Amino acid sequence: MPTAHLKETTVNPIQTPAINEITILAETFRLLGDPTRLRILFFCLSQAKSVGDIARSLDLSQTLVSHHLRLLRGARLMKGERRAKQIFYEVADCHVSDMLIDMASHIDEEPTEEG
Amino acid sequence: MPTAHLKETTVNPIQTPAINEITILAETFRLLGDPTRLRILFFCLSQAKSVGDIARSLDLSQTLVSHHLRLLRGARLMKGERRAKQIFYEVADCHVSDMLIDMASHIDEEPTEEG
DNA sequence: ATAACATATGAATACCTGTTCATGTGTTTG
DNA sequence: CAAACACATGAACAGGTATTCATATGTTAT
Repeated sequence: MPTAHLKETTVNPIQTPAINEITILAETFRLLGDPTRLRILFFCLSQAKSVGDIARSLDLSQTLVSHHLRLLRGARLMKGERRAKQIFYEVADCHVSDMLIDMASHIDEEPTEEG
Repeated sequence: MPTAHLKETTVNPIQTPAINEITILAETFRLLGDPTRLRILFFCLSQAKSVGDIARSLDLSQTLVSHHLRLLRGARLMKGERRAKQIFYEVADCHVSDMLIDMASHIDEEPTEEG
């Protein structure tokens, strides 16, 4: 039996992610690693919010919010939908929202030291 | 019954993290948002590895590995223990390792597009 | 103590990223 | 149509960060 072209990812379930998985993971984490973007994400966690609402509520310039939304959209962490003049953004799916909630609760439990 | 000095965080479980929680979360995510650090973390996920082993196995300079380990240590994402000449590093706790495994499996399920 | 080994640290650099300013695109109302 | 509104985009700049080079610290063996 020819075993020539077996896929490299045979059984190994997780343990050592392939290089492109690492890249995607890192890219996702990197986007989450900015306070402003995190605030936007959490603000739009429970319900969709318009760009203006985000900017006003979080005290950010509309321009800055748009820039960040573009990145978050590009990584499929958020999605937007137009309603008349405004565009309402929300967290893309429960995958993302669950992860955010999980991480937030983890932080609460940690010692929170900084040294 | 005196309700005077109730903690501000009354019932609201997660939803809107405080500003310093956002800061810590962002800092953690930011550290995870680098491919090299992620590779180090996953490499040390199953068992503790020496600095030299990390460097050799991942084809990184010893200096670079040390720099990254310092950051990961500072954020309590990893911990190191000296054994004779070498120092063995591993993921700090199951909190962290669970999160890494969770995220890695999430990535596998996602469409993985980039546009 | 000296040498060899293993890791850490500091300075320098090249690149990247968050923010702002100015302007453009698209949608609704007069 | 034009004007007003809501959001997006591009250039520019300051600050941050990953990497490298040179060197220091600490540990074991001779």
